[in-house]
Amino acid sequence: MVRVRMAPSPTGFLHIGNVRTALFNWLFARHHGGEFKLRIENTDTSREVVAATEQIQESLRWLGLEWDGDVTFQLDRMADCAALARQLVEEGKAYEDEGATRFRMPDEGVTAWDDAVRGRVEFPNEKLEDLVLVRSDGRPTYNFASPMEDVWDGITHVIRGEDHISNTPKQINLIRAVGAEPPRYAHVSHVLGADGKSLSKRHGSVTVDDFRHQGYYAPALVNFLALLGWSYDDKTTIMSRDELVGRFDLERVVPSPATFDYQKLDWLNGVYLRALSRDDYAEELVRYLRETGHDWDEELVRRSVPIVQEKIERFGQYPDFAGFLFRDVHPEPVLLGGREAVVEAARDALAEVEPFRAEPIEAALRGLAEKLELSPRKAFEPIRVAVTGSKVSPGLFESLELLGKDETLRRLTAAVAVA
RNA sequence: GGCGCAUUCGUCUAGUGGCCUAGGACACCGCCCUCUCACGGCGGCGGCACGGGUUCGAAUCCCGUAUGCGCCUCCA
Repeated sequence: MVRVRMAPSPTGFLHIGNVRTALFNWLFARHHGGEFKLRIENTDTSREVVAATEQIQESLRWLGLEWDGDVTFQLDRMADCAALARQLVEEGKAYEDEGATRFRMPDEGVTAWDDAVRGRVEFPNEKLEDLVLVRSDGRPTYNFASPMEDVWDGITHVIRGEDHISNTPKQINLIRAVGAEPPRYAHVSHVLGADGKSLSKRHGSVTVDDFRHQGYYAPALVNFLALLGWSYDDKTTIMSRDELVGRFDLERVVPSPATFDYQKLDWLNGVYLRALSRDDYAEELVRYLRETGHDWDEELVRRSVPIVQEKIERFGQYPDFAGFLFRDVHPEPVLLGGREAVVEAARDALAEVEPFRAEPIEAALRGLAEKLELSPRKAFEPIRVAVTGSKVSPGLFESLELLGKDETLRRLTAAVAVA
């Protein structure tokens, strides 16, 4: 039975690179019908740790990466680690050194393993320094606690970041010293930012929370992340969660680092959003707006779905794109391009439209353009600006219908007055 | 500095010795569609880091160089 774990340190919010590692673990576990455990590598119990721990779980939940069983904490195994350290000292495998306990690494030969992503990796043992197991204050170190917990938890595959490669030979020797069999290791590469540096808090939007607030859709983010360092074949990009689970395997994970490409994520997110049913889209959009503090008329938000779904690729773009439906606009006079006369004529023409629906509105405005001997493009621009405040907006006729006759006429009048 | 890992279009990748005059996707450019934007359609630009081997034949195997990254903490 396959059992893997995600073992983040609760020093901050869940970082997108670690999320990708978590996803690989989760996919691997689900693919093999195994278990995915969540273990917090805490060494203290400060308030920040509690908050980060909560945040990590919330992020995983949002992404749909459910873990199996209870969350475990490294701190809870302090006593076990201490006891094991004493035993290793008694067996002569470790020794006291300035109050700390150190493990004797072998001096000759090599320590090697067959990495599921990189193939055989080996380190000359003479380069391995004796590892501190327990600090002089009694707390176990990460390099002691983590591999021991892997043993105690029956972890079969350790899928983690490549920054742990150098730790691996030490952990393998430790695991063998306690008479256990090392798990299979898979070291996945890092995720880099657009500048080629490892993604971190200093590089903009990198926590799961940030993606959520920018209006990304979790299934799209999962699909995108899965493709960072893994591929199914030479042409498949869009894959559902189930397809990902069915197809994922470590053999196809590449060892080289991947740069996070926001443009591709945006495109993929757009693909997902466009594929949603009207109702599902509305649900997600309403929830997003509520979460980000936009207290807008839900009914109107829902009615706007047909005119925005094809147009934006992130929910985060909605406030800018469709906000004119919910708040007054103040068009820059310069944007009207000196076509106040058109705006005024449009107001008069629209005043006659009844019912105030997209079709008759379109007929009226196209008729107006023809009468003024203007191309639709030229004629509609100042109207669009006057009503939406921008040269870019959802379809004009549908927008006017949603806005309503009174408000439309009011805005057209106001624009003429300002200009 | 030592040890380790990595290196195919700008980006993500396919490729495991002949199928490769290197395929796909995003981005970019052009055209079409069109009320703006977007979607969609069509076309285009663009890459095996470098140098040696091995082989009838190398993006694919070996060695070296360069570059990037990681670790070298009583951090995780």
